[in-house]
Amino acid sequence: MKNFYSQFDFQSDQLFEALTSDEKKIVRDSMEPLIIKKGGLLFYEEGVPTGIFQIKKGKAKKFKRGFSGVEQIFYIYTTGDVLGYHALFGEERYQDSCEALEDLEVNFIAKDVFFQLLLDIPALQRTFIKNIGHEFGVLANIIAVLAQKNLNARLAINLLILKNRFRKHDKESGIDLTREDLANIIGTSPESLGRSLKQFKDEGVIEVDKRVIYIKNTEQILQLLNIENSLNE
Amino acid sequence: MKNFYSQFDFQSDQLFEALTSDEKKIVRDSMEPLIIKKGGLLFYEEGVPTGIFQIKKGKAKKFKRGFSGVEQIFYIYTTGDVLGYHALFGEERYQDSCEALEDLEVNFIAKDVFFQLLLDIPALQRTFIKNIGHEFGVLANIIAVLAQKNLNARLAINLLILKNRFRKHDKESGIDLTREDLANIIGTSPESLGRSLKQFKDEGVIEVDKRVIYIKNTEQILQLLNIENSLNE
DNA sequence: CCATAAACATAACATATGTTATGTTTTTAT
DNA sequence: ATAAAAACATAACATATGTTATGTTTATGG
Repeated sequence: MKNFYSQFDFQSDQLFEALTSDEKKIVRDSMEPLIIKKGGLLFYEEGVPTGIFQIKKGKAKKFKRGFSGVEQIFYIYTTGDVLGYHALFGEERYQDSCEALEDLEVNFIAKDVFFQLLLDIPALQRTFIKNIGHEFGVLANIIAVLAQKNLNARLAINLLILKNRFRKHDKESGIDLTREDLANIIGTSPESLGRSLKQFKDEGVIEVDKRVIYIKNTEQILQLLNIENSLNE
Repeated sequence: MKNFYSQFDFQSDQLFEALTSDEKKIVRDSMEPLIIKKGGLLFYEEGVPTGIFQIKKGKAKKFKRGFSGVEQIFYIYTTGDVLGYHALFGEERYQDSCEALEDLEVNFIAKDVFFQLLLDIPALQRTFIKNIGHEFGVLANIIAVLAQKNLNARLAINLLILKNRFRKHDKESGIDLTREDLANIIGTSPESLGRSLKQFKDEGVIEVDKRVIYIKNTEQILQLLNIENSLNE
């Protein structure tokens, strides 16, 4: 059984990690810092790809509008994550949009510079393509959760995933998302989400301060999900 | 607005279509025919990749088991479709399983032969990687449908998609899947699926013979979905 | 800091979906 | 061709989720 979290994490913060320190320097020198305001777009569906991004600080949501136009969030990126490379490899337009959830510091690598990087560091292309394959599996797992789990279970799973993802950066991290965004991740309305959150609060599984959600009792969530002990990280 | 069907179709039957007739011959000569019995696996999750397949005749389901072990079908392949290449590009294990839904005639291209093909026909690698990008978008669309649509809408959407996909091959084609498989695609129980099918039957939207579902009134389904006229193919 | 807008919490009610149960039809293997 | 197994149809009931509505809290821009 694979690690629980890795089934739901793109792990795109590892893309440059296997490089030698010389190669890492080449990558760093290819980057230009950018600031993107809360609500700003890193890229958008149907737009022409310009390059790739690495988040230095902040969070961003990746989403797509279904054919009826409603926003479906399928990933939250955070510090260290690299994004925007699918469209470059495919030489096509972006398939989805990415929006800053707070003021964002990012490093940008322009398209041409990125392709030069792939030539300079041969291992890199395979690393990226391999990760796209991994991300494919992550989406399949997300599909399974949405299709098979009820609301409380979807919420529980996503709280675990998000806590784990945010934890690396902010120490005593809670989950700080609008109720609407969280509802658009787990596939429900903000009102139904609120009801589930209240149940979790009443059971002592979570605490909420302002809108920030803190998981108090991971064990209890696992029981809710009937996950034995596959959470070892 | 993109074509409705292309949002949900991998279009992996087009991968060799752009080639010259000489190149197509090279591809054909690389293939070896195989018969796979109903219920047999083309490949399975965690298995080591051996090559790629093109379906000559028959249908196959691609699925993944969520962490609680339940089968989630996220694609039905049919005649002409090429599959099994993700894992080869990523040099990793298969992320999902693929099972024959009926006795299957396939053409197999062994791993080494496939890599030689990529060298002999330089355009091919980009075509495949581009398609992986497209498939990524398809999964995102499937996620949006599962997260946002109620059962009747999910059923309606998937009936349209499946009818369109099967139509190309068998002329007066219906949708011939077990109720369990269909339920595992749209994310419900066979019983609830049965109730929705009965509603559709009572409204005259579909007809059912044995287990085969025939769509009688596409217009009516579109109204159900509030899709204007984005179905132009 | 204040006024306004946005986001949030909660409840009551309506509806959709899950679940359990039973009998029938179809497929499969011998 | 037949018996056994699998798949299917359907209904009744339980539960989960969607929806509408109202008041409160929090964030935002001047």
